[in-house]
Amino acid sequence: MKGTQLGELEEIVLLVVANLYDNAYGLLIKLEIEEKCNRSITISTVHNVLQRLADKGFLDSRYSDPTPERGGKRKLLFTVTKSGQQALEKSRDIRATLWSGIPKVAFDK
Amino acid sequence: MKGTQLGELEEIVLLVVANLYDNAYGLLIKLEIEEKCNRSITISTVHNVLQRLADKGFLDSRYSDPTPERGGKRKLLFTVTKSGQQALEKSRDIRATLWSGIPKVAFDK
DNA sequence: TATTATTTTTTCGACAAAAGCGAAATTAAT
DNA sequence: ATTAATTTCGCTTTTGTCGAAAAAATAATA
Repeated sequence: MKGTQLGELEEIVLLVVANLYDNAYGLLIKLEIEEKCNRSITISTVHNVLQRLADKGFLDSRYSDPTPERGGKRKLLFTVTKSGQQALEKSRDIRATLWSGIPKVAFDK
Repeated sequence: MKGTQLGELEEIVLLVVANLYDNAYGLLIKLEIEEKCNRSITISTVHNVLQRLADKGFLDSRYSDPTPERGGKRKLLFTVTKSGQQALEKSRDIRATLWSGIPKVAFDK
């Protein structure tokens, strides 16, 4: 990919961040992916992708205020940028076009 | 990916093969991708992906009979396997679920 | 009718980018 | 200090990408 294209996992993470809206951070994103996609993934993989998406300008991030819970670093919260939203819509549209062009005979059952 | 997951480009190629139905071979697939996805790609990239999809069991292939045209090797024609069809449907369904879970506030305009 | 060109298509070899993981580092509350 | 929740680092495997070489089929020609 030439650095601007959305990878398969990148797209899923972006979509999940949008789902989580104002509470999208590492662990929650990981759990959401495992539940909705029925697939296991480690927290470091999630962070790795999050970082890449931010570098590409598809995500913004900010630190949350410290929570009243036991311990831990402040959460890094992510939100989808306008550009991220557009990238998402673009791949959705391309796939819709491709699906609609498949002749009935191609897929049996 | 653990060898069973569909990469971003792999998914597109698979979808295009389904579109082309009984005439899916290298060059045509390349042209179709460039047209439908508005993105340039080389023929060797296409062949590489085709090969990998066949290895994963998502595509079957067979040689066409020689055509009455100028020259050239026989075309290697591809078709989507049942397993390929299922992989395609699975990613489509997951994305549909994710899209439907995005709160309106998340995406402005 | 052999032999050589030309054309269309696939295969090879190499490298960059994305996916993925385990472990280390940070930081905030007990 | 200790403990718990998170993120950051370094590294390996899988995907994505390309240019160039190899094949194989027809056309030209001697």
